[in-house]
Amino acid sequence: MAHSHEHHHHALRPELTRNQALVLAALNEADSPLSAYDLLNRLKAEGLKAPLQIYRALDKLMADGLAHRLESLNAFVCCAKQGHEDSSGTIAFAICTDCGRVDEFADPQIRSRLEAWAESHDFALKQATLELRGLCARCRGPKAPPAAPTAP
Amino acid sequence: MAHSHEHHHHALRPELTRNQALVLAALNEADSPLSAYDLLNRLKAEGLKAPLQIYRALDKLMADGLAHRLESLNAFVCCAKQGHEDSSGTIAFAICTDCGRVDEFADPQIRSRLEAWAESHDFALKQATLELRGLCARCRGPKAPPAAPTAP
DNA sequence: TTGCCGATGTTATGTTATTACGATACACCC
DNA sequence: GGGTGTATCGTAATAACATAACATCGGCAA
Repeated sequence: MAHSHEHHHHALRPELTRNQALVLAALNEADSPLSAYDLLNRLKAEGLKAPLQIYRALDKLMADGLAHRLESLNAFVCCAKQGHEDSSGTIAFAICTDCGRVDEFADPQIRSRLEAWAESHDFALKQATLELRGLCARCRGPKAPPAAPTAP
Repeated sequence: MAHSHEHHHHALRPELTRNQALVLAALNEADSPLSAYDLLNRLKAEGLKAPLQIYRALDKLMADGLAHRLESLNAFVCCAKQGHEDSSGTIAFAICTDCGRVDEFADPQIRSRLEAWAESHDFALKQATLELRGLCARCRGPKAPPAAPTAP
């Protein structure tokens, strides 16, 4: 490290290790989900060599709520609400099948419907995966993109 | 083929081929999801040898709504409502992390909330993956199984 | 110092999914 | 019959995703 004014105040931030910080930075820079091997390729230059290094870092980031796994893609994104800390709820992802971008959101009503189903079926709900596929506003065509009509 | 009275009436049933029928039967017999390679192992005896034979059959079964893929498990189940044909809606799966059994359901309200989100974000929703993890009624312990109170 | 513990690095292996290519079977038309 | 198109099938090879096993390093408390 060239200089030493590392962030060592407010221990709320879980103090990432180098590998974890590298992986998080790579996810932040990407504008669509990256697979573990995508990450590995991007971080070869930083000295990472083996899949496990990536998976271990991802495990930690996910445990801390800083990244999410998209099951339907076998890929990972950084959390949209980094630091918001209310990652307690059920999160949903809208994945554009054209450009690959992902929009993260939480809908309390959906959450409560899921809980209601669980309750009524005596199912002890621990976790939910909600992933939508479709075309995002930018890719769905010349519908009415806020400020760029295609042609008169 | 030993005999020739093949089923060739009512084309509503998509007329499964041998491989497809074998895979579907294996899924029906299992009481939890099977991976493609699980299926392959179970069907070795029937002469199936390569992953592709399984994946091709699964693709057809899924296209016909006779099977589903569980993304969070990389595994497959047969559709609970075979023949019901109204597989148009969004389906959710509750997966027991203990026994592996899966309960399939559709909740119109969840569906409409998802559609509402999509509408308001100009997202052209094509498909949704909803998978819940938790403990099923049988596995969550001696809570209050329908007809066996624990003790007064 | 010693012992423990968590993070790391490395190799090997396991699991899931696809690509590529050729053969076979059947319907349709000439 | 001979040709063409389409769908399925069989096989081998390989790509993509993920984990196991084990040795090592560095901090830190007893």
